[in-house]
Amino acid sequence: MKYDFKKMEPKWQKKWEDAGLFSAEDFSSKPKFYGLVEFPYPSGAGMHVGHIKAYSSVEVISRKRRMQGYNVLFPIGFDAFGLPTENYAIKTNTHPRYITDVNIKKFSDQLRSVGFSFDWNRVIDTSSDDYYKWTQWIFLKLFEHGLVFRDKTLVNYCPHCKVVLSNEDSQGGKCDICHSDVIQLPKDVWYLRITEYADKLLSGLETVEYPENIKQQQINWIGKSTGAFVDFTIDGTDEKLEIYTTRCDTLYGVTFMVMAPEHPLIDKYADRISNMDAIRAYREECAKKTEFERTQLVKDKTGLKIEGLSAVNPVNGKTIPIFIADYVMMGYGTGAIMAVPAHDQRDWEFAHKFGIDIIQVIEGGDIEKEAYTGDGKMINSDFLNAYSNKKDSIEAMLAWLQEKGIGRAGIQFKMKDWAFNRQRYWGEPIPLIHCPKCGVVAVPYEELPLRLPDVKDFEPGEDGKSPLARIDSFVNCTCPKCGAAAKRETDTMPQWAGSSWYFLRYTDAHNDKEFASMDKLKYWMPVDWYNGGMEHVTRHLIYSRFWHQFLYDIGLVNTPEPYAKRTAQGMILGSDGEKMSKSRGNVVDPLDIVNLYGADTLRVYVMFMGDYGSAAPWNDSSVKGCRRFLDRVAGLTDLIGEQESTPALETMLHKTIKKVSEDIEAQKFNTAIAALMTLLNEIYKNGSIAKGELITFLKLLSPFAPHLTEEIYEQLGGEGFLTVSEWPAYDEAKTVDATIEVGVQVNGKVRAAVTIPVGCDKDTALRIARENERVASFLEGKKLVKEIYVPGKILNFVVK
RNA sequence: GCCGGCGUGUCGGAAUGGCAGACGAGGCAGACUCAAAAUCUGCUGUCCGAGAGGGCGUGUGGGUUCGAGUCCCACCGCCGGCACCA
Repeated sequence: MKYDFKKMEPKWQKKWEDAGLFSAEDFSSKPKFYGLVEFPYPSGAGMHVGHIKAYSSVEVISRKRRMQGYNVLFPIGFDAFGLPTENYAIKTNTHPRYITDVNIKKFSDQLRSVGFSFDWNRVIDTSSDDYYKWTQWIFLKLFEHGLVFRDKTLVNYCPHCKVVLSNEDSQGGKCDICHSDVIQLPKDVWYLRITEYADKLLSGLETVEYPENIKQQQINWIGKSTGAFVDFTIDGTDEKLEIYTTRCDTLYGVTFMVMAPEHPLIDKYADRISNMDAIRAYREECAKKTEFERTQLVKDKTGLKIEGLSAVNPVNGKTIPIFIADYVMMGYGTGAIMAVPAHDQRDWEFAHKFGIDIIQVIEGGDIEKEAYTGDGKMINSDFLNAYSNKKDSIEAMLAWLQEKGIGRAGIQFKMKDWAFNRQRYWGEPIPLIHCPKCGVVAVPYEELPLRLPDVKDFEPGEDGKSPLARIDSFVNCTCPKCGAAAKRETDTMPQWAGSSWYFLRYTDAHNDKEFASMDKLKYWMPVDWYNGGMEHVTRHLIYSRFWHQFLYDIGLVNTPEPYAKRTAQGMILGSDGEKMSKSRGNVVDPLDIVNLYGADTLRVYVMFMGDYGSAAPWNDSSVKGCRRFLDRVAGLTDLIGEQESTPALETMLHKTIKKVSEDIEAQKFNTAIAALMTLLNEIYKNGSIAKGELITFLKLLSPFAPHLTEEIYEQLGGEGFLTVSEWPAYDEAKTVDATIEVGVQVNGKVRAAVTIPVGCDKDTALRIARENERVASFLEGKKLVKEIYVPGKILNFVVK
């Protein structure tokens, strides 16, 4: 058969869609399978080969599941709000709505041309008002339950994008969107209290099937630590100076304290402090440093003693000095620490620089040279001297502190609350109202959606306010509570809002009464298999788990976790082994491949190019190799013979069914395709194949190369669609050959291979092996010590 | 510094503790062709050997085992994440 992919690919895409093969059926009695991929951000650049790889895994699994008789939900949508579109709109002076619509159309056409089996009836666009109505609705639920709060603190701010960023959006001190340095600014910010869910986000990980590295990254990001809060006092006052420590066992080794420069107690006792001017100067110096300078460059500790203020150690009543230093962060713990220079390297360095006493309380190491952070017997520590390891000492000290009422067990998280407002136009308006009498008031649910007003000018304001602040008709409103003149919040939600619940909407995409009905959620949730990128592990994947857990707690969804199983694809690199980028000129456009070799070739190649989870460079020659494979598949129609094929081929077919079936489940797509290639080579060697066996082969290949296989199936006069035909079953008995070749080792070295009947006993196998000339020559004149026979694997003679 | 992952031909990569290098690419040789492309056939880890054959080979060094790419210990290198987190 001639392989005319340009004709057959659009033909089948249309036929499948017309026949509704990929439309998921709510409440079907078949078992359900919900496969999910991260919906694309519809950028003007169009689809990237990375999208193809990211979607292909769940695509293949979804197609296999349909053939296995499942009712499959494999949806797609568009994560359409966001800064890049807005920046492009500003640059080109076009409306982001228009650009978004154009890009969504473009993306949809491109996705269709690859033949992905998405259910196009459930497409969602996070920037359409019938979608973001529910994003706002969920936000109001969060507000109603006290998980939204406003605070003036130091926040991450991108001067280039003119926008406040969350911690997740500024990892490594760089803006997630433009990669410029993020600075710290004091600002009023709306936060979502994600830290409230820190423990649930951790414990939930134990119930889901995520790869270990994803779990570890989330655990790291959440950063739980267990320790104790201890009250020191400010000398000469009743003021408590609370600290957080993981090492309360070292309390007798405390020789000074350090507060973060911004600590509020400094201002409270400013009149007692004799060097307040110097402290103010130090604060300003710290504020000027970028996050990078503060954490990376400055290994040399800076700081300043607070003159006129000292602290009292509650365990021994000793008076100790207090310093301020920027190695202590206001945003973690209490913003103040007890310093134990003998057993903490940072404190040790600080003590050395400022000439502070060092008291060793754990035996071991050489504290002249560096802090000793190992375990050992307690010394110089009063009652604690009875203990000789960290765990016991901590326990004993904690009990003592609790009894005296000066300390208590506590936990801390590195994760910060989610800074949730953006000073930009292209996002969901935050449905809150500032009333001069009532304070912050929610927009009533029945007034949703709070529509994004149409404007001409999307430039962010120089005053740090969003463009919405310039629209009086939007800003001015009446308070829903008291009717007084009030003003709307003018910031919008971050990019991540819409994607935090989109997987719920797919279950009931057109519902205008609820974000999704409980019946449909109960039928479809949880997502059975979710594939996406590693870059979202500490962003979208955390955020969406948080929203979902919240919705579960208030009884609006039926599962505690949204995703039963998560996987991640490896990046496709340029052919030079570097990350694809326009500036390097190594970008591959998937549509070029579709036009040149066909969608099936593209699909087979991205799945065959290497281990699915690892990064691999693009290779044009290998793409051609995949095309060659499909050409040879098309050629199989010339090999159809009437007779039954050989037993050897039949065995191989059953082995291949087994291997392809298992490998797809294990995401080993490359070896699944390799097995199909091997079988194909064998069929060509054999010279003919029975029609029924060819159809089995086509079914196995169908999830990878659906167009070509469907076309051949039609030509063979197959009934219905191959795409939804039954997945082949294998007969375990037929996966084993009648005879098998096993290696024969002498002293662990392979010396020969012999053919033995399958399932033969040890004696027979050994006899056949000994009869082999080469084996015999190695055994000759040696004393046999041991004979090992592992059926189907190996024979080993141990001789002396 | 902490956490996770990975080191196998020229390249992408295969190998439930059992014949290392499947499959694909690349390379070399041949067939077809006026020629090229496409296609087809054979060879292709490395060293010694004319050959038969043999030695050595999965980052390094040890160990367990009849047998180790795979398990254990120590080390080296690379990638990713977190990071003055108290």
